[in-house]
Amino acid sequence: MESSFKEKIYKLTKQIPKGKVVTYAQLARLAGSPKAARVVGLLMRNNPYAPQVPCHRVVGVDGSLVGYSAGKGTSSKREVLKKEGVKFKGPKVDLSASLWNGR
DNA sequence: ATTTTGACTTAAG
DNA sequence: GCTTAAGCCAAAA
Repeated sequence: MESSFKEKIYKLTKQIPKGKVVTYAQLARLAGSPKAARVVGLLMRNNPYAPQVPCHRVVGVDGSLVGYSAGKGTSSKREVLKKEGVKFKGPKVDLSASLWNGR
């Protein structure tokens, strides 16, 4: 099993419980490099672990639907998260209620 | 080993 | 809310 930065990201992303979201910066921090939020996005776009890695549960630092290339992009992402049980605060995710703390 | 790039973030217009 | 600019980081070529 490889032990690179991305491996940690995938592992953490897989652990995101349903109805919760996490920010790119948060994942980067949990992986050991708080400034590598961009890399997290890159790995999500690659998404080598396919449906196993719920990349749609990864949002911007503000709960904004950043990224997502599938469907209608951020628009479809918002619908998916809402179905998962994530609370929404207008156009953004309600981080105060649905932000995954990494545990 | 060097360069390019990008699903980030923050600041400013 | 969107775009531009700069900073930071790791992967891919």
